[in-house]
Amino acid sequence: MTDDLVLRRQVCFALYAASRALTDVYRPILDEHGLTYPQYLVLLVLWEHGDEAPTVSELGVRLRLDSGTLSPLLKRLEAAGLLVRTRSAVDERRVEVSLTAQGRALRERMADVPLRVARATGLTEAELVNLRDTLTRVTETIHRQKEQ
Amino acid sequence: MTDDLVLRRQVCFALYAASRALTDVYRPILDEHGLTYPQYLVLLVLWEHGDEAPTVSELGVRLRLDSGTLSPLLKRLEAAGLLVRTRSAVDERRVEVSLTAQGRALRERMADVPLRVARATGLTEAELVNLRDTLTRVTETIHRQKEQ
DNA sequence: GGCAGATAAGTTGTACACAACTTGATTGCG
DNA sequence: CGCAATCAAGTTGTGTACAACTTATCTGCC
Repeated sequence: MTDDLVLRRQVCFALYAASRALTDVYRPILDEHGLTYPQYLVLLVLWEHGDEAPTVSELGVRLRLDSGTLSPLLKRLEAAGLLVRTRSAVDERRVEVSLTAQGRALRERMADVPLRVARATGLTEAELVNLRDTLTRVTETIHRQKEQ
Repeated sequence: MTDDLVLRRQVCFALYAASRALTDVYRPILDEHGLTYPQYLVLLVLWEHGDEAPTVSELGVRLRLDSGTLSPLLKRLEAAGLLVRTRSAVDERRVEVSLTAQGRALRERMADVPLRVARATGLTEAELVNLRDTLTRVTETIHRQKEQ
């Protein structure tokens, strides 16, 4: 029974350690562009959205982050000149987030980031796909159970 | 090429999201004992060590956390009465961390935590073992490359 | 039309992470 | 021996995360 409490047996620790290790790989790469890892994730969503200008909430659903995290983070990205926050004319509670030209241009300059990071994991393409799918399944199972 | 920048394709995001989702599962369970997730990890190491009283650095190696994170965290666990920090008599730079009776007793009361959490992931035993080993491999590959 | 309840974003407070720095102790080398 | 380099822990500053709360707006229902 007590063996279950040994650190290296715990999936949770493996997940926690791997997540931080991978962030360590991103840090110097993103630092070249003055970005943190969550800031990069926000840009990924915006690049994907094209001209749609999602609201803060919509970003939150995609990234599973709340306004308490996103508000200051977006403020910093706005200060860096990468995006603009605009109150919606239709619903003044909403704030729409849109890329600036500078923010859009950054996409091309960071196109090689995923490959550089994937390489640092030391896993094959197939292993990466498998790992990603397992992780996505874990995340979705947890969130499904929480909604019940 | 640009498809690589789509959020759901990225292992990094899957890892980041899964790590936070799993922490969400721990939160209410650990909250019953007044602990946070990193605090629980520290206790796991101490329970494992028995009477050895590791130093702050040794805890850091196991958990891959530095003194900047551990110092305040350990101070909080000491304030909660779960452990004691003592300057080493042999080398006064070192601080040895040892459990109190209360800290040791907590182990029994939290023995069911891993099973409750594992269940929440919705994965089978075999899948969990496989996931853990893949993640451990990722973490180790990254750290090995960093040392070169 | 008017207001109770819901909703969106932001703020506040606590707790990690981590880089960079400080302080005090120890070690090794000339 | 003496002291420069190293090392351990702690501190400071920045940036997430997240709970709890505030403020402003909107929606539905009467």
